[in-house]
Amino acid sequence: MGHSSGLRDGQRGRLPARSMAWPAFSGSLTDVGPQAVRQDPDEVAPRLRVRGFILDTAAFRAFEEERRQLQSQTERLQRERNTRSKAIGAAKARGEDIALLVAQVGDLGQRLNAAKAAFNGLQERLHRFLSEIPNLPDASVPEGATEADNLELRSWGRMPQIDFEPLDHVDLGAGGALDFAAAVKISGARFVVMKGAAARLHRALTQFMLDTHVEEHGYTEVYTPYIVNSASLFGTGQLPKFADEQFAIEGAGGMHLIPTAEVPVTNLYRDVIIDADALPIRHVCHTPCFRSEAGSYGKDTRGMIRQHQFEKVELVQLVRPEDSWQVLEELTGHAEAILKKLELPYRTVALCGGDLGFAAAKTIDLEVWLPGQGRYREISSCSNFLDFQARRMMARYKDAGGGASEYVHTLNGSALAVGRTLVAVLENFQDGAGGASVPEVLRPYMGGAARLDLNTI
RNA sequence: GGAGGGGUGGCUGAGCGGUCGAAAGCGCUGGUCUUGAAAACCAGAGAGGUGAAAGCCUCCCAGGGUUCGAAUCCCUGCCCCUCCGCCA
Repeated sequence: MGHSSGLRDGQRGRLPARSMAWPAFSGSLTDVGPQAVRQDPDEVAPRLRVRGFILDTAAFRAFEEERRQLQSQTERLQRERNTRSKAIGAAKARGEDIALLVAQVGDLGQRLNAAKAAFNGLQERLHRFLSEIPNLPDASVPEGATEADNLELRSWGRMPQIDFEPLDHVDLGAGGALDFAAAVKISGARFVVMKGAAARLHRALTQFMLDTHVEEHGYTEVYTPYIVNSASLFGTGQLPKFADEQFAIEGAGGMHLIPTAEVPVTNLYRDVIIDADALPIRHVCHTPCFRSEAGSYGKDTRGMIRQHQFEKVELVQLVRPEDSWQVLEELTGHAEAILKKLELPYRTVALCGGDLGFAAAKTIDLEVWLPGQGRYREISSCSNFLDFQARRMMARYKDAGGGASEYVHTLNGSALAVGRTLVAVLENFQDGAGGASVPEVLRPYMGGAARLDLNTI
C-alpha cells in the first residue's frame, strides 16, 4: 500500500499531456488498472488480450530502461547544481569571494537542461503509451471479438402481439413527426427533427426517467455544462485515444461537446478527496450527447438509432471499492426498471472482451425489442470502471478517522437513451392506424393522452 | 469587450533571489489530565518519483525565460475577485 508510480506530480489531471499526472498505483495486482503494467507486464498482457488489446511488453521494457537511465542522469546533475549553489550561497553569507566557485560551475546548466529535455521527452512518450492502455477486463467477461460473442444473461417481457406488418419508426414518423429531411437541410446526416406528438413524447420520456430515478432510486439530479475541457475527457478515458470520436470546438483550447453526461458528472469529483460518509454518491443527469460517429460510416444510417446528437438520462455512482460489483447489479436494475414500467421487452447481455469500452472492467447492456426491425437493439450500457477512472482523475475518499485516502470506484449507465426509447415505444405500441398507444406511466406526462397521432402535426 | 487586483500545504495566511518544502493560526493525529468529553498543556504530521536500503530528486496554478541559485525577477497561458460596458 502507498506504493506509487506517478510519472509527474503536482499536476494532476491537466492537459496537455506533458502536464498530466499519471495516477498512482496503490493496490494489489488484482483488479487494478493498467498501472499494474509497471509492476508486472507479463501478468497483465494476457488479461488485456481478452479484449483484443495487444500490450507491447518489449516496448514497455525499452521505455523503462531508458527512463531509468535518463532519470538517474538528470537527478545526478540536479544534485550537483543544488550542492554547488548552496556552497556559493554559504560562501557569500560568510563574506567570501565567490567568483572562483561560480567559475567552477562551468556548463553544468547546459548539461542539466539537455538531460531534462531528454527525460521529459521520454516521460511524455511513456505517459502516452500508458494512458492508451485500456482497463483490465474482469475475470467474468466472456471472451470474444464482436457483438456476436456477447452473452445473453436474461430477458424480460412479452413481445407485442401485432397482427399486421409492423412498421419501423422511420415509416411511423413519415407523416412529419420524425423529419429526417428537415434535419439534413439544417444540419446534415445523422440528425433528426421531431415534431408534435413525437417531440412531446421525447420530452415526456425524459421527465419520466428523471422523476423515477430521483423519487424511487435515490439519485440526486444534477445539471452540468455540455462543453468540457480536455482534462475531463482524459479523466473518464475518452482522451487521448478517442479524440476522433469527439466534437472539438475550434479555437477553444481543447473544449469539446460532451459525448455523454458521464464526463461532466464523474469529473465533478476529479481531484477531490470525498468524505467516506458521503459514499455512495448517486447522480442522475439528463444531457444531450454529441458523437462524431467516426468509423461508423454505413452503419445504422436509417432512422434515429445512431445520431450525432441524442439525449440520454445517465446514472453515475461513486462507491467504496468493496461495493462496486453489487452496485453494478443495482444500477443495471435501475435502468431495467424504466423498461419494465414502459412495458418494453428487453434482454440483458454481458459484453464480451472485444466489445468492451476502453475504461470499463465489465459492461452489461440492455437491449430493447424493436418490432419494426425484428431485433434487439442496445438502449442502455451499464459499466463498472473499478478504479480506472478514479486513478485518471484522482478521485479518492477518506474515512473520518484519518488514514490514507483510497481511490473510489466509479460506475455509470444509461437509463435510458431517450431517442432509442422513443423508437422502442413507437414501434412496440404502434396501432396500425398511423399512431401508437401511450404506455400508462407516460400518460401523466402527455396531458393524459392515451394515444399518439403521428400523422397530425 | 475595457480597467484594476490576485493564485502559497485540508483551510486562513506570512514569506529581503541563497539551509524555504515554506512562519503563524485554525483544523487533524497521538499523549497528559478527566468517570467520559470539552478546555488546557505536550508531541506529531505535506504530496509524489526513484532505489533493496541509506539516500537522492521533483512539487509554492501551468509552461517558458533570467541566474551559480527562483515561492520570490521577466514573458505567455489558465483560473479567481472587483469595477465599467453588453447581454438570456
